[in-house]
Order: sequence, then structure tokens, then C-alpha cells
Amino acid sequence: MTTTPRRKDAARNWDRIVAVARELVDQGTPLQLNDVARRAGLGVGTVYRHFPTPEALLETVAAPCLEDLAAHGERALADDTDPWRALEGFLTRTVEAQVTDAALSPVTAAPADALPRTTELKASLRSAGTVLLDRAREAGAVRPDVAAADLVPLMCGIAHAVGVHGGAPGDRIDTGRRYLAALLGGLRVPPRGA
Amino acid sequence: MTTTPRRKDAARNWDRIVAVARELVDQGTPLQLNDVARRAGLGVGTVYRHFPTPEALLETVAAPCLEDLAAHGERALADDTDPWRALEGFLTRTVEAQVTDAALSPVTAAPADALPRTTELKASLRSAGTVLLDRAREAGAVRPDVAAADLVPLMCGIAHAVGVHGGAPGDRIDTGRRYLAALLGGLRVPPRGA
Amino acid sequence: MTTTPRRKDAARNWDRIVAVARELVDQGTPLQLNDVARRAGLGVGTVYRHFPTPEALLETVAAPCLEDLAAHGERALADDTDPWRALEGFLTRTVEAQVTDAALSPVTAAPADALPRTTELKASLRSAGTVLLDRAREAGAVRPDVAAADLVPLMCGIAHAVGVHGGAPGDRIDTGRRYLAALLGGLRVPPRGA
Amino acid sequence: MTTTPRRKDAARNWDRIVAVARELVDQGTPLQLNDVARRAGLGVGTVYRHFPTPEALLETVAAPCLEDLAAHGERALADDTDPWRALEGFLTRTVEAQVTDAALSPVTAAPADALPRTTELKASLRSAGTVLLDRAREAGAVRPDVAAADLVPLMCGIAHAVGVHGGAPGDRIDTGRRYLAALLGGLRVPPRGA
DNA sequence: CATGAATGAGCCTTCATTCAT
DNA sequence: AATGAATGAAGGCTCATTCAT
Repeated sequence: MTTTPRRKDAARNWDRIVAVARELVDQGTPLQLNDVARRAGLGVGTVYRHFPTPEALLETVAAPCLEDLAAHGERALADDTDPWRALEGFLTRTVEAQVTDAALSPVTAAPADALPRTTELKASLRSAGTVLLDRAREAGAVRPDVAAADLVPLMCGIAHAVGVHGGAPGDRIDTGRRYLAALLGGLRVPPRGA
Repeated sequence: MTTTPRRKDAARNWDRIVAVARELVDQGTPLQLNDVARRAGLGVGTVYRHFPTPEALLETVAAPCLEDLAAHGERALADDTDPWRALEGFLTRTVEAQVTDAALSPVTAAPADALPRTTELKASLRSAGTVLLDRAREAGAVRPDVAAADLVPLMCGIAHAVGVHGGAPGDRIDTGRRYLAALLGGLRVPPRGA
Repeated sequence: MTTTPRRKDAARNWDRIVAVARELVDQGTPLQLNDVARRAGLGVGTVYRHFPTPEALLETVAAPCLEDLAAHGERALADDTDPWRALEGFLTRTVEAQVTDAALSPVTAAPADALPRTTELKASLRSAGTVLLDRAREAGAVRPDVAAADLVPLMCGIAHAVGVHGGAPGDRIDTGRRYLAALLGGLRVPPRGA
Repeated sequence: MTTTPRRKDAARNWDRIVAVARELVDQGTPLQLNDVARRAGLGVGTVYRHFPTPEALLETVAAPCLEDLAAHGERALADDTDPWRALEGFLTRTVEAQVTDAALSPVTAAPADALPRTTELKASLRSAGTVLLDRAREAGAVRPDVAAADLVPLMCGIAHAVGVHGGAPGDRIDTGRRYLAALLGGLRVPPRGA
């Protein structure tokens, strides 16, 4: 029914699928493989061949952003000067990404991954966060009762809070930064000069 | 098929429906009116008569908890001694409730309500939070950049974070308290000897 | 899309579904619930409500015939005069039924049943066969190396053989009788007075 | 993508396909050409080139066994000493094969063949059976009401009966022999002291 | 010859909602 | 007021087959 496809267009189809999925994600539309196929002008089977599950497609959509984040994490690890600043920078980037890219939150919060690469990236991020947190804690810059296992939940929580807050897409980053600042700096002003 | 129904039966049915829904919510099962009807041993129509949408039912399930919270808010407003303490107590209760009762988060985060009573309760909570926050801000106990409109999102964010963290149901309250403490007290230890 | 349905027509719908299924079975068309719905002019959901699986529908189609067979089995058990004749009559009826009604073979051969009634009927038939075979064996009318557990497989085998033989539907009963006769009487003529 | 393919590779691929198909048949997995291709590490097109339909592949898998059977048939025809014994031996072999090799039954029972060789082999078997049956009948060793056209159906029936009986694969041959014996010798003990 | 991407019909199943009784 | 049968859109997934490379 569609125009005759060519073998070499496999990559092109892949791209089209991912592009369509990206649009849907940005619109907040849930990813449905049949739907994606229709919008991409491809057969269902083609989409299923490339992405056996919606999760796999979503992770593919999220991947570039996760790669960036992971790369930043690596760089942050290399910076030994100010542990607190390194941690803060990493978390800021993370929140900005989560708040900007709707593909990220579900992937980050998911207990299981569809693609091995996703697992690697998430592990890399967790590991970077852990090290940065440890360094900051050792430097006495961080409360001792925050564990590495809390970082991902807290970032997801902020992203969720931004979503609940609503408002224009352009304000989301600001809101996220404010919430992160609240978390980082503390809601309460230190009682006295203490 | 049955003998002529009575008013009393209507109330009984209402109770049964809500009880079944409560169980389902606690199990994490999504509320499906058909499903509820079957489990309650009632016709679908009966359930639809009492609760035109799943949201209405969910809000009904959540209502008692919201009432409690609202009542606490009223009491907190009456306490003029320590603005910070009042705010803290209110938010703590809120987080505990959200984290304990799975019916709460979706209702709190929803932009629209199915039942008028829900709208009233949510307004009451927002209002209490606003006043408590204002008082604390005026007392210099709170950062000036946190607005009243942020309270609900932040509480939802914490609840979400607790969900992402996972773990045993029994640990959820503790985790929630920790996250709230982080938010309230600040993640970072004040730089100076403070 | 179809004409407005009435509650009291539930039974009528049931009948229509079974009637359509009966036709399909007779044509040798595999039972597909969607297909049945379309042909019966009913919504898919209606068919699924009445018959959750194709097997349930097939067993319903087969039921009357199984009931007849079971009733005959009961009667055959009551006849104490000639054990061999009783067994022969029972098996003849069975083969005739299997060969005549395409719904029977799959139900008989299935290791698991969809409907409790089917299980009861199959148990009743097996039990009748067992008793009749035992009596015949005790009377010395039957080879000792044929077990009760062989009756069902052998009847299914004959039905299958008739199907492989093919030919006009009208000849199927005759062919079945011949095959049963071969099985019962022995393919080989006793060599001599032996 | 690969280097220029060679004739030798074609034969190798053919072998791989058949080997994979044999495994699948033995496992009771339905033959799907796509599936076969994947398991054989070949492209679908390659499999389709060699075997245009699943039936063609199945017949190829069944062929060796059919060849053996046909060869045995030829030998049985050469043996003029005991017509009954020759027939019995031939049928026994046939049943053993059918019961042992899952590829056989569908091929034998199919009304049409995909490969000419299959048609030849089946004709050869039918012909051998016919002659052996005729000889036995002429020798007065066989009931007159069993026709040559009944042999194939009856063998298929026995194979089917063995399948319905179920049980361990190791018992299938025994069961098959018992059923054939029942068919050959007669279920009923001759009434008279005979 | 081999490859394997693409196709899309076709089947299965669920569920929110209506409405005659 | 209660019932629950009926609906049918909607979504999910598989698989035989073709054909451009």
C-alpha cells in the first residue's frame, strides 16, 4: 500500500520510527507500536522488528540524552577540586534533562530495562552519582543520612514535582532548578548565625 | 431477579463498592468499574450509578484520609506558637499520608476532580499550606523562593520518590520522612561552622 | 450497528452462537470467536462473554452428542445379558457419533476440558467403557491385552482413519463400522479350527 | 554482504535446513519457515528457495523414512512363502515408523503432496500394500471386507490412537504394536472353543 | 545464490459504557 | 434502584510471503 521499500532504507526506517516516537513522547502521547507504524507510514511488522516492545523504543528515544548525562558524569568524576560543586553540577544536569525530556523519567524510574545499553547507561549514572556523593560526604559537605540509593528516586521525585506543578514548558527548567535548589540548600533557613 | 430493593440496600452497596475499591487500591490494582462490580457481587450498572467514573470512586476512597489531613490543617492553623513547627508538622502528616495510602497521590496530583467534596478538601489543604508557609516565611524561617504553589508538587514529588525507591511497604514512611527531612533541612550542611 | 438487543434475548444469542458454531464445525472451519461473532451478527464481546475460549464453544457444540452417548452407556450397563454385545453396541455408537459429528473427536482427544460438564461426560463414558470391557473380559469374550485406557484412543483412531479415508459424508458411517468391525472381529481370519 | 557463494554452500545450507527441521519435528514444534531460517542461521529467502512451502520441507524430512519403508515393501513383495506374514511384517514396520517419526503421519495422511518424490514413494507403499493384501486375501488369511484403500487410513488411525493414548515416547512403539495386534488379530476371541 | 527488511492481513483479547428489563 | 447482557472500538501480536540488494 505504501511506496516500495528498499533494503538500504532499513536505517532510514529506523530513523523515521525513532523520530515519530520522539514526537509522540514530546506530546505526551503514550507510545503504541501500531500507532507509531501508522504515523511513520510503515507496516506494523517493521516497527516490531526494530523495536519488539514500546519500552525498547522509548529507551532508544531516551538514549542520546542518557549518553550525554553519562558523559557529563564521567567529566564530573574527573574534577577533583570541589566535591560539592561536582555533585551539584551533576544533579543539576540530571534534573534539567529529566524535566526537559519526557522520555527520561519513565526510563529512569523503570525497575527493568529493555535494552542492554540502557542498563549500562543507568549503571554508569548511578555509579557516577555514588562516587560524587561519597566524595561530598567525605568532604563534610553533605548530610550523612542521604544514601546513594536515594539519588535516583530524589531526581525522579523532582521531575515528577515539576510535572505536577505544570505550567509552560519553558518554565519547567526553572521550576526544576528551584526544586533542586530547595532540596540541596534546604528549605529552612538556618535558625541563627549558628 | 431479586426482591424489591430498599434504600438501606443502596447504602450497603455503596459501602461494599468502596470497600472493594479500597482493597484494590491497596493492592495496586487499577480501579476498573466492571472489575469492582464483579468483586462486590453487584451489577455493573449499580456501580456506575454510585460512581460514574473510576475517578469518582477513587476520590471517594481517598476522601477519609483527605478529611483527616484537612482537619489536621485546621488545627495547625490554630497553633500560633511556632510557625516553622506548624508547617513542618503539616507537611510531615501530608507525606506520611501520601506514602501510606495509594489512593492519595493520584487524587492530589490530578488537575481536575470528579467530586465537589474533593475540590473542597484540596482547596482547604492548599489554603492551610499557604497560610502556614506564609507565616513561616514572615517569621524568617523559610527561604523566600518557595511559593505556596510549590507545596503540593513537592509533596507529590516526595511520594513519587518513595515509590521509585521501592522497598518494603513498612519502610515507606521512614523513607518519606527522610526525603522530607532532606527537603526541609537541606541536603547541604551549612558551609560555615554554623 | 446491529439491531438493538434485549436482555431476554441472551438465550437467543447463546443459541445463535452455538448454531453458527455448529455450522462451522460441520464445514470443517476452525472455530474462531471473532469469526463466529461476525457470522452471528453479534459483538465480539458477546461471544466472549458466553464462551471465553473456542474450546468452551466447541465443547458446548459437542455436548448434546456426548450426552446421548453417555445415556446410551448407562443403558448398556443395565443390560447384563450379553457382555460382548453390550460392549460392541457401545463402541459402535461411539464410532458412529465420532464419525458423524466433527465436534466430537477434538473434544474426546483433548487432554484438558474447558467445561466441567464435558469432564463429567467424558468420565461417564470412560467409566461405562471400562465396566463393559471388564465384563466382556471376565466373560472371556475379549483379549486380555486390551486395557480400558485403550478404548478412547482406539475410537479416536478409527475416527481419524475414517477422516483419512475421505469420501462422501454419507459413507463415513459405513467406513467407521467397517473399521470397527475389523478391530473387533480381527483382521485375520482364524487360521483353522485352531 | 558475504563473499560470492558457492554450490557447495547450497548443499550445506540444504543440509542445515533439513537438520533444523528434523529437530523441530521431533520436538513437536510446527514447522515455520521463518523460524527454521533463524535457527539455521540463514536468511528466510534461502529457506524459501530450497523449500517453497513448509510441506515441501516436511516431506523432505520424512523422505528417508519413507524410502526405508518403500524398500522394505519391495523386499516383502519378493517373499512368496507366507502371504500373511509378509503383510503383517509390512504393516508392523509401517506402524513403527509412523509412531516413531512425527514427520510421517502428516505426510502420509495428506491428500496432496508437495514433492514428486513423495508421491512416488507413497504410490510405491500403496502398491506394495495392495499386492500384499491381495495375496493374503487370496490365501484366505484375511477378511474379504478390507480393501487396499483402507490400509493407509488404518495405519494412520493407529498412529493417531497412539498419540491420543499419550505416555512416554519410549512406550509409543509398544502401544503401536499392541494396537496393530488388536487390529490384526481381532479384539474378540473367537466365540467357539475354535 | 543468499539475504533479511518490509509488509499487512488476520487473529486474539480487553474494557468502558449503555440500556432494556 | 439494580441488573448484567451487549457492544465494538481499540490495541496487541504473529507469520507467510515478497523482493530489492
